[in-house]
Amino acid sequence: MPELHYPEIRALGLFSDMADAHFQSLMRGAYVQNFPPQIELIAEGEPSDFLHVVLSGSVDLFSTWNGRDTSLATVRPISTFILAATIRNAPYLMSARTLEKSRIVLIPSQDVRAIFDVDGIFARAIVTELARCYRAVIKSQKDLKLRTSLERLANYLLRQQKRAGGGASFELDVEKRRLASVLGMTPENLSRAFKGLRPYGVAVEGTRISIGDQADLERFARPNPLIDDFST
Amino acid sequence: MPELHYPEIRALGLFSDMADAHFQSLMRGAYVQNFPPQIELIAEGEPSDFLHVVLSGSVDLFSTWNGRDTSLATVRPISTFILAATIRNAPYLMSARTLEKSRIVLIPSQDVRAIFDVDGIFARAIVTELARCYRAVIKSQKDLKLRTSLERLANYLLRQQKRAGGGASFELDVEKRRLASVLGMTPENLSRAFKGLRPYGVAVEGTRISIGDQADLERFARPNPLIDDFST
DNA sequence: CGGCGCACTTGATATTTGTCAAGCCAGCAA
DNA sequence: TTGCTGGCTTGACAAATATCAAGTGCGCCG
Repeated sequence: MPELHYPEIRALGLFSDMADAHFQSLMRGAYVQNFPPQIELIAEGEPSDFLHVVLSGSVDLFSTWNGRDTSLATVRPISTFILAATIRNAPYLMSARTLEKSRIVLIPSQDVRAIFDVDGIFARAIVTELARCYRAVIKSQKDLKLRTSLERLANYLLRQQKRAGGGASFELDVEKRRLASVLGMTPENLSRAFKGLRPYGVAVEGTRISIGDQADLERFARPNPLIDDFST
Repeated sequence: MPELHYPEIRALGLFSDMADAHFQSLMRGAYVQNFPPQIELIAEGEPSDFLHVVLSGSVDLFSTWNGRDTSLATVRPISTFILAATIRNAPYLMSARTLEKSRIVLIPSQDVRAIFDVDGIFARAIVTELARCYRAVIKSQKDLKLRTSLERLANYLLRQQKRAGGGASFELDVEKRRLASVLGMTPENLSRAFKGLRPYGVAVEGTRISIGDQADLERFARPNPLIDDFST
């Protein structure tokens, strides 16, 4: 892999503190690849041969069963995915596909496990990352089980607004049909849910969302850090 | 804490390989407590002061939002809960209450973090445990998003049957209303779902379930290791 | 410029799920 | 025994959600 990318990978919390020799050794076996949009990177059920790091672009994690499918998460730069499968040397639970042109680092899983076994600092960094991911899924589980689809959408918009800088107007950065899947509903229902939020001051124009009355929307959505704050 | 309990705790994967001095040091600060049924052990949002280990009995992990509540998991001996919150030194995401008379070990979170920082073997054991938990939640997420309530119940019964030894007839070991909550439905709907499985040979008598035609039920449920096998 | 193609929207309808109220039944205490 | 309690079930109804079938609007390409 070109050393050019070392610094940005090294900057990830997962790799930032480990011994340099170990980092170099991981990188030696890794390689970078550019993928066009809509390429399936991994399929659920396959053995976890590589830990993936998204350098640019974005990746959809999804799953399929009995003819249905659902989006579980979106991975954005710079972060890793399928860490848990790599560590447990177990099959992938989710499939992954690029949403746009993406540059992705592939690190052989056996290298990751080997370094994990000898580098306590790396092991601890993995713990921190896994704990973060675990808590994120629990939050998402609570979102799904405790809220109606309208409430999920309202809270999603508030989160996205925050991510986009907090202004009254912002862009959705996912396709609506994917958003519907992430929120656990059909595209048709997402359309209706947007209309359902109109009484709370939400206006939609294509991918642009405007929140007319912040307080009103929040009164309806009741955002909660134990569900919506993905930083803890 | 009475040394009496040391061996059973030590036998947990989480603690089995760590340095003895570190284990002793963890145990010195820990204590065992007996709780009656229906006692709330922790409340979501509280700081994570203790890592909990269930020695006997069982514990319900649940969450509340806006007047609704849902069961997320049941913890059975011998295992730990809220490991992720302890590691991240973050607030609990779930509340916990005893379902029956239970004996529980409380290990101060700061001790766990301190040992975690100096014992690489312990850190690696935590990684393995967290990765397992993480994958379990992902599976549960897929179950919720990809299956109808009838399919969820059918697959739950097949899993429970396996846990109970695999016989055609077995006991439910949770209250039906809790089961309903775990499966993401109302108790009324669970009743109807049981009736809905009658055509596939499922008979219910109180807490006893009989599966008349294994193949028939499996043909309907379509169990999948990437959702239903909690061992990987 | 015209006409696809594709995502999204809309309306009508069916299905699923939740809610409310009542009844059933086993377990238990007086 | 009697009467109560609490969990479970049932039925009638309401609400939420999915499905199916058009329709709309926009970008893209010939």
